[in-house]
Amino acid sequence: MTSPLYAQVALDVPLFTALSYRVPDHLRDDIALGQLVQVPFRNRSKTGLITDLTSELDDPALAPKIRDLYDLVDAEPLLSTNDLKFLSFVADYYLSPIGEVVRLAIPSAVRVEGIKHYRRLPDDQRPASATPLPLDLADALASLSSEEPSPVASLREAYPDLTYHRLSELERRGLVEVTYQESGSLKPKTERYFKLLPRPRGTLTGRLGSNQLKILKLLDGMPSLSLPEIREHIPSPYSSLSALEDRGLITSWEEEVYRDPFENAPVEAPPEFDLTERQLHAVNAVAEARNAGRFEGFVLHGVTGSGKTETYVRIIRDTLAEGRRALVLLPEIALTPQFVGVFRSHFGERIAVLHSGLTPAQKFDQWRQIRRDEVDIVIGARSALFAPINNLGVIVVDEEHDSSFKQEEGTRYNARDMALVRAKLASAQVILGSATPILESFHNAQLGRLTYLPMPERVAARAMPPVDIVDMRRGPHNPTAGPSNLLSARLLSELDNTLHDQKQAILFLNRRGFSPCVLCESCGHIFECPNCDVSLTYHRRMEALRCHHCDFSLRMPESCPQCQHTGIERKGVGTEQLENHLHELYPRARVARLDRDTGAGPRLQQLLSSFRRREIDILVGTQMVTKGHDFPDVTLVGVVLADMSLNFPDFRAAERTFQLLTQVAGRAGRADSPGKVIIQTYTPDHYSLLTAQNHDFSTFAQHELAQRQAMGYPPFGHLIALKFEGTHEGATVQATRDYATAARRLLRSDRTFGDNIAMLGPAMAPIGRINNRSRWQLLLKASDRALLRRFAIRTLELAKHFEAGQPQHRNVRIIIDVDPLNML
DNA sequence: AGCACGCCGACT
DNA sequence: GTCGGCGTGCTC
Repeated sequence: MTSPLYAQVALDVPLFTALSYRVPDHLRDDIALGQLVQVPFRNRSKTGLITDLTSELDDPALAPKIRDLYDLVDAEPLLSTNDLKFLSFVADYYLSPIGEVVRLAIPSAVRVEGIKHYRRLPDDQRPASATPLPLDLADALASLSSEEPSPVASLREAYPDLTYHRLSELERRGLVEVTYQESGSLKPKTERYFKLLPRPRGTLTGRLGSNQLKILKLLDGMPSLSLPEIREHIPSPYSSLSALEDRGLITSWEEEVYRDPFENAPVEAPPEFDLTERQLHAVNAVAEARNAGRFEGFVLHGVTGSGKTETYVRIIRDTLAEGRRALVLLPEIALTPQFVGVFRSHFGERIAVLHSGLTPAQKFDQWRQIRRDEVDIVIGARSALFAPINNLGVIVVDEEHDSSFKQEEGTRYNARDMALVRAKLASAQVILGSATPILESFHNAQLGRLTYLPMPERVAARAMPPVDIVDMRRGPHNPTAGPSNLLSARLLSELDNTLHDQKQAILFLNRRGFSPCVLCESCGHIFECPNCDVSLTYHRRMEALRCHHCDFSLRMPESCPQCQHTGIERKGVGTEQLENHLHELYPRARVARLDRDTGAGPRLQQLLSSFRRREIDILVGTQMVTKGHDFPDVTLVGVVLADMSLNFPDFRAAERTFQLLTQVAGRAGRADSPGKVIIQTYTPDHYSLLTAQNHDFSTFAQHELAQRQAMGYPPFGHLIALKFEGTHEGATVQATRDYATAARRLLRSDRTFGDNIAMLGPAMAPIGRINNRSRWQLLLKASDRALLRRFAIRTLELAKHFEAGQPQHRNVRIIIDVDPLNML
């Protein structure tokens, strides 16, 4: 009699703990940490991840509840122990249920949900029972087929009085056989392959049909061909194929094929390049850490055009040469076929790609290739951080400042931060690349926690573009300035020159739509979203008013709903209006717009490549234009209104503005033509503008860091935002207040907390209501991360207590946002 | 998250 | 009298 073995299984349910299951004897030898298993859960089966194996239960009282786990999903573990540690770290760090984190590591296509089925065992297979079965259960049992398993739910329909728990009595007594029938999960795709069998030459051929001969010819000299490949030549080869197989001339088999997201993307020859001094220095610094087998984080601070991608390529090549694998994380928008193409040209087939544009089947197949070690490089958006990569040697986080690395729902992780954690556990290196490193990176580099690798020059000695700041406070500069004094004389004359020289221009305006605000000129009524506390934006193309925070949209009204007056005024300018205005100013120029309304996916790619092919002269757009790739013929970049991001109610406003301006300015003059940047602003003296003008990151960083230090904001202090959301304003406010009261009491009673933690709020969120949910928040701030975390946990426990007895807190959700990025 | 159990209003 | 509303609590 061996001692029992228990598995801790993390399931895709919002539970903070993993659940215990008994490991059946026949699985004992095969089971391992990090393995995917199928387990019974309520009246279904679920896929979970083994986080621990123990011979004892931590709570013996649970023993009667414990069920046997059902089966292994795969012989091989999904995750290494390091990666398991990584997942629990993420769950701990973000105060998030382990199941929710595990879900990030197991794509939905791999999770299998099974519905429980019963089949009545024939009399001779049933154990003799001591006690007679209750009548209703006996009835239910009799209704079951002994041939076909039936879903338990159908039993419950037929016998409504039998609860699930009572029905399981049939299992306990061994009267039924239990199976779980999977529903609608993705399956690997297989294809039939054919090849020639060796045979004596010249025999039998005379009696073959013409299709059969064609097939033999096709297969001749080929290792094998798939059915679709044969069908390209012979539309209907089925009977011929089976005839050939019957005669023993060919053979066939089923083989798994991957649904390839690169389909039709040509692989070009790798561009040859020699590394600059700076690039080589970076490559060598990383090599040193790799050779020593130690974790190290690097800040690759390279101005736009300094050749960061080539540096990544070289570092990854060296890493692969050591037999280790690479992960490249990119902002979602940067995952273009072009970027992936660069990697494909250098590294060939052994690359997997993970991003939101893939179909579930493609994701599933990419994921399978990764976990079977069939690829060496994974390129993906933030969720690729959790890809099951074995023997990970390096993680590249490109454009590390990009806010899309932060997930804003569920487990609110930041892939940039967690890349450092995963790499540390794997003794791998991390490259944080950006032209505008975040201040956390820069500060940590100064402290020596990260290694700073500056690349301040563009390759081929190209100059950084000169930046002009135009003070818009001085009124209209010329009569064609357009609506709201939109374009200055300076910017217009540069546009003229650019068009005259047959070069391209990018105009950046961080606001989409035609007009962000619409009001009645008679009574002043402002059109607001009925579901959110924001004004509606007028979109001319759709002749509609739309909310940018929910999906509300309204046909543009003829008259004011309040006073019936027909004069409706549109205030402010968005990209749509700017595009319009440019069409009027330059009727012969080709003007296009790039923002979220332009569309995503293929349409976006189309627009970008048509701009690259110079089929567009002026590209108007929001943030999205700051992230594209090289556009060699762009010589002018205009920032139409630099103040927009500056006026955000957020301590990171200056940093964001600096990043935005630097990034968009970097679009100018990337090839041989020199570029020029014009920034229009109403705050021309702001340090984030002046430093961006001089491409002077370090002055900006020093200035900004001093301010952060004075306020105790990151990177000097750490934040946890507690966001309260509820359908009733009153209940939401009350919940926030009561929480704050409890937290204050704890701060007063425990000096360790009180002396080191600051609480800001309660305050209404900058957008007080979205989708009819009121939003309030509290901000916890401390320089000691661990202390802050402990405090948050303690107060959340308090919150649970007061919530239990307080009906006024109903329907209020508390969202914990560790290291919040977005305060809206 | 689901999903079952439980305790109060409009119907055969 | 019951069907069903969703409020509450549990999942090994």
